[in-house]
Amino acid sequence: MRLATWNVNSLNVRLGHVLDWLATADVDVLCLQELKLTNEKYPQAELRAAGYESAINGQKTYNGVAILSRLPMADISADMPDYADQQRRVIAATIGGVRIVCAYFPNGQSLESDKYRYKLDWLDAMQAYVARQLAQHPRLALLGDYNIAPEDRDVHDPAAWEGQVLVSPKERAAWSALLGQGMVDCYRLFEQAEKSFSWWDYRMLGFRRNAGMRIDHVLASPQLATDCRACVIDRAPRKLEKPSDHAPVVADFAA
DNA sequence: ATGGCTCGTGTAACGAGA
Repeated sequence: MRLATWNVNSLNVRLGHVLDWLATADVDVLCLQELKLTNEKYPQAELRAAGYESAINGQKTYNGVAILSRLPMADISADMPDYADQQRRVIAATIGGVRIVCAYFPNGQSLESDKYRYKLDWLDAMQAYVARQLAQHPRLALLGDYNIAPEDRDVHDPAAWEGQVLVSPKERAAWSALLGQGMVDCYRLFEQAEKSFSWWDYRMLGFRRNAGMRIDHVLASPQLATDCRACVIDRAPRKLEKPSDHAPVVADFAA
C-alpha cells in the first residue's frame, strides 16, 4: 500500500500537476493540504476519472484538506471532534485496514503572533486526537504538512532559523510527544541524502539553492511502521512551471 | 536591506504562507 502527502497550495492552480503526478506515482492514497477551495468547487469529476474517490474538508481561500483513494474508504471523519476550529485542517478515513489522518498543521507565523498561540493549542488537540486514534486503530498513519522541522538536519540553515517558528522548542516538543506515543517518522527509517527537504521558499531562488525545510511528514503507528518498505520525497513536481512550494512525500507499506 | 514569490480576493493592494 502506497501512501502520499502533498501540500498543493491551491488545488485550482495545481490540479494539472496532481493529475499528472497520480498518473505515474502509483499511489493508493494521496493526502492533500491547502486546497483553498470549498467542497462545492472540488474537482471531483476529474479526480474520479483518474481513478480516485475523495473525502473532502474544504474551505474558501485558506486551508482545506482531502484524502484521495483508489481503494474503498470507510468511517470518514472531518476535523478533530473535541476541538472547535474555524479552520478546515483535518480529515480522516479508514482504507485497506489503515486509519489515515490527513492534517494541515498551522504555520504559526511568528512566536509573537496570536497564530503561534493557536498553533500550540492546535498541537495539544492533535496530541489528544492521535492518542484516541491510536487506541482505536493499531494501524494508523498521520500524513500532512506539519509545519515543523523536527531536527536541525531538516533545516537548510539551522543557525539562521534557530528558535523561530517551524523549529521552536515548543513545536519540536509537540513532534517529540507524537513520537513518544509510539508514532514513527517513516522517512528516517531509511538512509537519506543530506539536506533532504520537502518545502522550498518561492523567493530567493529557494529551490535552486536547495534552501528548504523538511516539514511534510508521514508518521506511522508502531504496528504499521514495521511494514514500511520505503519513504521518499519526490522533488520532480517542484521543478515544473508554477509549482507548489511543497513536494510530495511517498511511503510504501507491505500489505 | 527583515525584502525577495505565489496564492485568493476581486479587479488594487493586501493578508497569508513558511
